[in-house]
Amino acid sequence: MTKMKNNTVCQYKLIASRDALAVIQGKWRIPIIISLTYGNKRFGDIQKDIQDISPKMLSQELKTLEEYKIISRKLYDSMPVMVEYSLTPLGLSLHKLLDELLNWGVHFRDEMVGKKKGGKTKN
Amino acid sequence: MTKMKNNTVCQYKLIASRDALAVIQGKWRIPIIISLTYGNKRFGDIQKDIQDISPKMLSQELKTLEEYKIISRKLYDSMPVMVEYSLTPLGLSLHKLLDELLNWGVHFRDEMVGKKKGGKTKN
DNA sequence: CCGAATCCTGTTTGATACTG
DNA sequence: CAGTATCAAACAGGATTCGG
Repeated sequence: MTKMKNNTVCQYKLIASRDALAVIQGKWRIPIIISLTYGNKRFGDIQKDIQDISPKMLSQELKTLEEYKIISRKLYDSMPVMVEYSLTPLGLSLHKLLDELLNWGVHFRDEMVGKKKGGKTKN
Repeated sequence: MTKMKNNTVCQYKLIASRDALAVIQGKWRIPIIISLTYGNKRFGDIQKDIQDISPKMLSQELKTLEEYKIISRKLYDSMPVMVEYSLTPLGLSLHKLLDELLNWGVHFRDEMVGKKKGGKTKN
């Protein structure tokens, strides 16, 4: 990549970022993945972590993440039924990215508190 | 943080991730920031990098990113008018996060090409 | 307990044309 | 060149109800 022109590199990166964004985009996917980094969990457990998610969204996003091979779903045929979700190796490979995201989130908040003015509060 | 319980840490991380996501969420913000890492650019230059963005979305997202202090806007009062966008220090501080995002995007694509099956193509 | 199915709403995004 | 304005489409998200 060292010999490529800036514009070519930029295009390459734009594509890579889109691939990544397609997977983790949305309000709930990152939170769900974070919740699952603390061990395998059941539907209700995740709901407890992310209190403002509706069952519909949780169900829907779990399904999508499963299609992307980020998480896996294990059904125990007990009574009542029990389902356990966990991160796949691909899901685990997000860990460094998540770390940076969290670091930056904290950094951003510090900056905003320091300056206090302007910026979007967005709820 | 070493002494905190898993659940507390999880909640803490969920909040940090939301702070970060509020800023970089959306289809266009990351691409715009990536485009600007290759030097200060004008409106039309960014449009050339991101070919499928509409002027409306570009304008709107630039405005939002400016409010978040991620980028800054400089108006040169020439004829015709010229505007230059650049990353602020806060915007530059996203660089490690972006790197990880790109790395993961490439990794993800490799995985998907290897397996080939399932997964969402999404378009 | 763990969801699926349905219906409904508001926000996001987009296409296109237009302006200083 | 650097955007606005307008209108339409798409999608995310919520409320509620139902089933194994």
